[in-house]
Amino acid sequence: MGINYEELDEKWQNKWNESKVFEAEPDGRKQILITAAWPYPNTALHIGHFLTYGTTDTYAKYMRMKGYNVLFPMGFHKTGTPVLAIAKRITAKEEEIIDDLTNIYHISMENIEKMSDPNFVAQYFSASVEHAMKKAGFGIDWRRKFTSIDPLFSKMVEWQFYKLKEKGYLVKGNHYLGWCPNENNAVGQHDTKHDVQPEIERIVMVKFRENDSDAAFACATYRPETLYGVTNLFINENEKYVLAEINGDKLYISKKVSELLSYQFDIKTIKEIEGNELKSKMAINPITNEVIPLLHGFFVKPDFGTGIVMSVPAHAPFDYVALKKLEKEGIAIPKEPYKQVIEIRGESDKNNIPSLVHLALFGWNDKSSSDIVERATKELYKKEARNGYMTVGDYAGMDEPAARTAITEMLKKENKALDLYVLINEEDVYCRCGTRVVVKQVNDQWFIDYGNKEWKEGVRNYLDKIRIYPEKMRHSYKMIVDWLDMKAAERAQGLGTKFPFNPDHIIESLSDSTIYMSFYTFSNILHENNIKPENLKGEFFDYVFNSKGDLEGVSKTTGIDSLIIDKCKKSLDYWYTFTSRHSASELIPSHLTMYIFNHVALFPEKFWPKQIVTNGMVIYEGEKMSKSLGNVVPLTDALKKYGADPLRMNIVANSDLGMDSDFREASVNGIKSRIEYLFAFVENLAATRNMGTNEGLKNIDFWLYSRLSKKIKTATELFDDVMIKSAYDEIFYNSVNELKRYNEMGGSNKIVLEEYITEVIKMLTPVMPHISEELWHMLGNNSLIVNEKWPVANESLLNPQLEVYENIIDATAIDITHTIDLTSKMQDNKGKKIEKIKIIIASEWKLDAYNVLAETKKISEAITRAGKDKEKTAKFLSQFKNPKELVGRLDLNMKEMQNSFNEVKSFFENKFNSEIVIESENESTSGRSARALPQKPSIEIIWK
RNA sequence: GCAGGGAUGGCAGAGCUUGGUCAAAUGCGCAAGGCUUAGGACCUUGUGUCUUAGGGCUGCGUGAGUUCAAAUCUCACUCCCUGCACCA
Repeated sequence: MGINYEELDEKWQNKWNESKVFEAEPDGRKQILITAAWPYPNTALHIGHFLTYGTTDTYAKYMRMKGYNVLFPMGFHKTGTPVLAIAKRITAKEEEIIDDLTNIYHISMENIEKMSDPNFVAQYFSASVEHAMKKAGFGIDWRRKFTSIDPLFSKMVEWQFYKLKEKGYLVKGNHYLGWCPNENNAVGQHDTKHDVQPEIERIVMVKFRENDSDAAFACATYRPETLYGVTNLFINENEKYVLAEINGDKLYISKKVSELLSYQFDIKTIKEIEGNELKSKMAINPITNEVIPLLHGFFVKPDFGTGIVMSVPAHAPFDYVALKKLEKEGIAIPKEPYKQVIEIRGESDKNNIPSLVHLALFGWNDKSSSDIVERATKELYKKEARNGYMTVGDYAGMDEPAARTAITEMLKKENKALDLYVLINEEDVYCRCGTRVVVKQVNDQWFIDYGNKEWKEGVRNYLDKIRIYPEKMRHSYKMIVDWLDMKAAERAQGLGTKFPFNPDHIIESLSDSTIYMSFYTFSNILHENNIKPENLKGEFFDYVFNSKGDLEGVSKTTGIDSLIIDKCKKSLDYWYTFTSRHSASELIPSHLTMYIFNHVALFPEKFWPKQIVTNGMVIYEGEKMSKSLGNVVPLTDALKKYGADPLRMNIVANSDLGMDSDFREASVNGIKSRIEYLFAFVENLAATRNMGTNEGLKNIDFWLYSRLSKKIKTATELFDDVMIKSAYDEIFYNSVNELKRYNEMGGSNKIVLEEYITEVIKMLTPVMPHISEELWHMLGNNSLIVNEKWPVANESLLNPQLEVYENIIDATAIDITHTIDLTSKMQDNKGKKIEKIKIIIASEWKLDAYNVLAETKKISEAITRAGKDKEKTAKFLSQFKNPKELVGRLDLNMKEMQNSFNEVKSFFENKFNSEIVIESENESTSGRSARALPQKPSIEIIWK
């Protein structure tokens, strides 16, 4: 049987649309506002995006059925450079992007050409995303849609920044970033060749005075604590150096560096000097005041740091190797022994310096490549950082990392060192234009100060009150709240809201999206009433968010009708007191934590986040999705190919929160076959529905009821914790299995079946809304199932006792299968057929003794209560060496046990194609009867 | 480097909070049989190892420890993944 999913999807999507079920307005019900991170329209959606949005929608549909008035809105994030970047790359006719758009997303050449206009890019893809979301069956209230560059929304962002400044959370500071000297632009990851992120690190530039002048040699170092062990400086004799004035100091640096550093310091070159000439000079160690020589270091790079390196042969393998090399060339080098200043706990080779010890570790000799030296260096640095402590100087005894910080601070305080920012990427970083990227210092930048102590404290305290799913992520939030610090808030290029205190810049794109969810609660009201941006003055937001001022006054200042303002405020009050925020977990370190911070800063506590749900990412057939692997599947293609519901099931219900969802095409088939089973089942049930039997309920019926109640209970608990996969294992997979088992075991009560399937279909609705609607209507209902109530478990139908018997029957069936298998191989049974199978149920006294044991966990008690059968009871019970292993009460009852087995007798006869005899141990003549255990009947296979 | 998370059977992934019911759920893969015009669809059974009656042995990164008992608790080690700021 084939199901036309595409037709089915469209049919029900139209119905929902017509009846506006997902357009939410405040009413008397309890409410929830569910938002997902808004998509960035620089590309179409692919199945990787589906997990977040699908999970959000599934949860929204669940909450609807639980009786909540659910608002699930959506907007688009257009801020920043990616949209511009697409337009730029299209304008430059970059083949790669044109190929992607054509081959992956099937976009026509005509439309691609239009994409040289960034507005068209954003407009095209937001329409495409919206279309895909509708095809997926998402219950979104599209009336509230807005984008991050809408003028109305910008007014709110402006208000936000005025408030942040008022509170002192907006501060000025210096900022270091990757910079293209050619284009005069900040360079981020997508502005570089090969998309590398320029990595900037702060290191220390230590000044070594020249012994006979007021100039100094600037040495860049990661390890100022080793200053005590410096024996000389290294320069590169083949390079040009300059003497330059930097921050009022006369410093020697390499010529190449002087160019690079001009973006960080004000540099005036005094004179040029050959590296070779520097070798005649002497320098003074700023800590020990020793006078040391300058020598040629083969490894000194003229374009990193300062082009001058301090030499610590005892602790830096490279320095040691360079000195040995010079020595071989007959050049005078500092005398050994080299001073050791750090010791590693647990390593005490007093006879050798650490750099030599570690070089030896990697088999170094004077013909070795620098690769070996590199490895020795890494190993030594790692050990010293972990277990090293200072052995000399004012900081002796201090752990190395602490000493490093302390010495750096001291040097800076005494004007013997300055901070220096360098790019630490292994390979040089180039801008797309081909120019090498440098570090630029930007002065007087605005930052959001997430390091602010009071603010942080407020967030930290509130964090405990937020419901976080999965709960295990709470720890991450805590760490990130503590770690978050100054965040640059303005940016020179890209789309977005103008920065209020520097209109040449825009507000950085993460920072303009921290409170936008609140805007959904009244964006439709603003649109409907044609409110103009100039009317959305700060007073409006002060009033709506913080109840500041009086309605009439605000209406007068803003020129907005007081009824409208009032409506906005009431809508916010209604929706924003219970919110659920959804995104992928990768946004925890950035967006989600900033989202909490900004709410705490700007709103009264009732509007602060109530719960945050994060999911993993989608992987495809076990592999990460990426363009280079060619496994990026556009969402619209997948929806068409598999149908919305099988896809929802296969991605959304394929993983619980906190782990990745592996999309496998093969599992779609399994899902589809179960869906088809349900269709056939419902069809069949509908056809015979009115022929309900009059027979009484059998054990198997009570079993099905018990399973149903338990299923509802478990699924509800799981769903409340957004454990969608686990919930659907129970609702979908297990239900199909139970129906099959019910049928096999001779269950046939139509009324029971109808009740069961109805509740199951309701529970399927959140993840498979289209299929559920169809099945619901096949069952003769006219309402929309998305409007139905989520089932409530009928606890009185829970029957664990009955399930115990059913489990015993199951286990017995398995044992019989095993036993047949084994006995068929026996010599005596070769060529024979099974005549009959005896199932021998243990004697009543065994059941009694076992029950007592299960209840009391005491063998002695069971023996005492056994009365006249003490002796055989003791013997029987002795096999349960550890009564504690028996969990809970079993209350096995002879009659019920026999009834249960009798009910499935004909099923067993069919299954094993043999006569089945059910007897009790007492009446049995079988030699195996004594083996019968209470929870495990004895089995005898009789071959003939 | 800093921070966080993880290591379970051929693979993916439960279980580990509250140690025993765990040879270890579920799904995939694989094997055999069935169904079928056919099937990559579906159904049944099997899938560490030994075993001619439902049993035993080994086993959950490595090493040690706690315990009558450890995948589960403690410690050390090794390896892996993710994020690190202007990038959405």
